[in-house]
Order: sequence, then C-alpha cells, then structure tokens
Amino acid sequence: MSTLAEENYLKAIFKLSGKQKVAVSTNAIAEELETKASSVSEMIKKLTEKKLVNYQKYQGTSLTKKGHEIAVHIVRKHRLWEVFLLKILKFQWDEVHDVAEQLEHIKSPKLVEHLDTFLGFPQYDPHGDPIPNKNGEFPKSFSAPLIDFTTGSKGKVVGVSQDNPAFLQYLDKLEIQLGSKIEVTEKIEFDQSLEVKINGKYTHISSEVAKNILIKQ
Amino acid sequence: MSTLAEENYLKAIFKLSGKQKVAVSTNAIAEELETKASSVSEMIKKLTEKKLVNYQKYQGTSLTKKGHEIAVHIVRKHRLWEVFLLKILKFQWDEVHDVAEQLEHIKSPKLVEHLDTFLGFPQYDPHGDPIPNKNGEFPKSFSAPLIDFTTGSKGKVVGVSQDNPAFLQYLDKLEIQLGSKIEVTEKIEFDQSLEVKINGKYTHISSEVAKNILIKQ
DNA sequence: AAATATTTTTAGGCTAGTCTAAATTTATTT
DNA sequence: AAATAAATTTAGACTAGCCTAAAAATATTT
Repeated sequence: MSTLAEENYLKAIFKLSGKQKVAVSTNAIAEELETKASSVSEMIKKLTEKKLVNYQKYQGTSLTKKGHEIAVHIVRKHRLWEVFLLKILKFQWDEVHDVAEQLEHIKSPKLVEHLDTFLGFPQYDPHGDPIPNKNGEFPKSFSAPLIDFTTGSKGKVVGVSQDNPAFLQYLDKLEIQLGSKIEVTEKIEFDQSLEVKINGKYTHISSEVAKNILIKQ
Repeated sequence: MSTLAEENYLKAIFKLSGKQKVAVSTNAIAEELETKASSVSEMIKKLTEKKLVNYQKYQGTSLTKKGHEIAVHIVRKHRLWEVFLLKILKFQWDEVHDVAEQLEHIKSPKLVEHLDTFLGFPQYDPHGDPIPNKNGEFPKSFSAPLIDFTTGSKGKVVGVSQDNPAFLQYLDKLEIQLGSKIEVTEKIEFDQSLEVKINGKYTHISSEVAKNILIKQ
C-alpha cells in the first residue's frame, strides 16, 4: 500500500517525465511538490526500495512499471473526480482542482469503477485531459493546442492544458468555456498571438494562452 | 486545521459520550479507535491545548463546543457520503462504511454543500441515522409505525398504537419493550412481514404487529 | 483501612516525512 | 585542466503519531 506522500511523488514524476519517460531531476521534483531537494532524495530512496522508481545517485529518477501503474491510476481518479465535481456537483472550473487533489487518494477500487460507470465512462476530463481506463490505457487524443491552428480554422474548445486558477479565471473573463465554438481569424506573426471569434465575439489571445487551450476540429 | 487522527479522536469521543455528553474514559477511546491507552493520553493532551476537548487527568474527556462542532461536521460528511455511495453509486450495504470513513475527511466546505444539494438534503442516512444540517442541527425525529420503515433502518421503540393485553403480552414474549433498539433486517413482500433485530436477537414480526409498534429514528 | 486490581499517565523509543546545513558530485567557466 | 557554480546527497534535528514498559492514581476487594 502506498502512502499519500508516496502517491504525490509518483504523480509528480509521472507528470515531469512526459511522454518520452525521461529521467527527472531531484530539483524538478522538489519544485513540483514545493518541497526541498533533500526531502526528495530521501523519499526517492524509499521508492527505490519499494521498486516504484529506477534511480541512480545523481542521475535522476524514472518510474518502474509498477510505479507507472500507480501514477496512472491516480491520474485516472483525479480526472474522474473532476468530471464528477463539474458535471454532477456543478462546481466552477477553478474550484475543482484542490478537491480532486484530495479525492484522488481515496483507496477503494470499487469506488473508482462505480464512479466511472455512473459518469458514463468519460474519455476526457473537463480540461480536455484524457482519462485512462481501468487498465491504464489512455484514449487516442485528437485535440491540439489552439496555437497550432491556421487562420480560418474552426473548432471547439475541448479543454485546457493548464489548470491554475488565474488562467481559468482569465478564460472565464474571455468567455471561453468548454464547448465554445472558436474560429481563428488572424495570426499575428511577430508575437504569435491571434485574433479569434468566440461565440460570435472577436477577441485577442496571446500565444501563451493559445498554447494552453485545446481544440478539436 | 485538524488532522486526520485528530478528527478520528473527536468522532470517537462524540460517539462515546452519547446524548448526555458524559465524560469518556481513556480506555473507551482506545478501544473504539483500536489503539493503546497511552496513545490516547497523548492525543488528548494535544486536543486539550487546541481547546477541542475538556480534560482533567484521570477524570475523562468531553468535547468543547468547538470540538463538538468539528465532530458533528464529520458525522454529517460521513452520512452524506453513505447516501451517495448507496443511492447514487449503487454500493452494497457492507461496502459502504470503509469508503465513507475515508471520504468524511475530505476538506472542502463547498463539496459537502454541493453534495447535500445534489442528494436533495436527505435527513437520514441509509442506516436510519440522522444527518445534521450545515449548522450542525440534527433533524427532529418523528415516530412512525414499524411497518413504514425500510430495510436497514434503525430506531427505538417509543410506543404502541394498540393496548389490548394480548398484544402487549405478545410483545413481551418477543422481548420488545419501550426503548428497545430495533433494526429492520428484511422485509418480506408477499405478506408484508419483516425480520428485525431487537437487542441483538433476530425475530420475525407479522405486518399486523408491525403496524402497531411505533418507532423513532 | 489495607491489599489488590484496574485505569491512566509518563518515559523512552520507533517510523514517516520534513527541514537546515554541510559535504559530495557533476556541470560550467575561465 | 583548474576553478567555480550548481545540483545532489548525507548528517542531524524536528513533529505527528504510535508503541511497550514502568510508574502513579483511582477503584474494588477483602
């Protein structure tokens, strides 16, 4: 059985190691978890003993198969709870994350599966992030960041790739919601920003923001 | 902010001190929490410093107003989650408790209130235990004929709606008295009779008799 | 009321997880 | 290639909670 702290470490390593599963530096983990590098060093040692990570002193950390499974399972729980909070309990976007962060650590296989069933086996969470199924497999994703779309393309907002409250609140202000219809009307080259039409209204969006809005055509 | 361990202590003291709020012995708490008396002594000291309990060495422990509020709030969360698990997620009776035990510690005022709203402000949980509202007030209990209670409900015998001697003698034989704790374990549809547990003993009761026994939850 | 039993508390140790400060290793400059 | 900087690990200390064993207080017998 893994503890709460262990789970958070595994999740952090999972997030930081990306799709290519690169080894993650101690400092990077420390920053992600807002803790000190020395604490990370110690915890990594424990995780190594438990065969949840591969680790060579000074050479960074990566997840073992077992560690990866646990991490994916936590991601699954986190995202299912987000769907629940938003769709069923009518939470606001920016209120969801902290609560899901707690709920993801509840230990009950039955709970996750019943929740999944109740929600109708969603494939994406409200941010557009893919939800792994109970075997840990992610759905094939067809969405891409807004910044990758060319002038004239139209699509629908299916999620975001960041979930800090400030960002989400900003989107709210721009009246960008899940499902909003969006059309790229102009791309400004010199700063990569763009003009878009959202729900009939014209708005200017910086490249930084455009990178984090996921669109499905 | 109270920790998980603290919350469990407060809940145990709440449960053990009953309606009359009697002081609870260290050993009783230890037994309830399946821990050792020495651990209890130490924790009680911490709770005293936090003004969550009243405590005099060797004289037992009781909740302060603040401690009581926290305990009731945890009970509220526990019972609301039980309703959710049973009614919405279709859990079995025996699978519910352990999960609710975890969920009750999730910290988010919004979550509790939204859950309560979603569930339609239930006044009793599936065991028939009353659910305090957000101000910590328990519903005023009402009495109803035993026959109206559903499987799993628990209550106390508070009266009868017939007083012919034959009936009362029969109740005596069944060892049903005023104040007897009663739990409906099964309802037999075809003749409206029911199986109940009274003072730990299982008994069969006909619908005619069940109509005339008054129960308060 | 003295002796015995029970309950409760204290003392001292343990683990999980965190921290600061110092030591070590690796990376980058000069 | 030395010197310096940055990253990482180790050492030692701290808190929350738990434990066992012994001491102290209270309750119950005789």
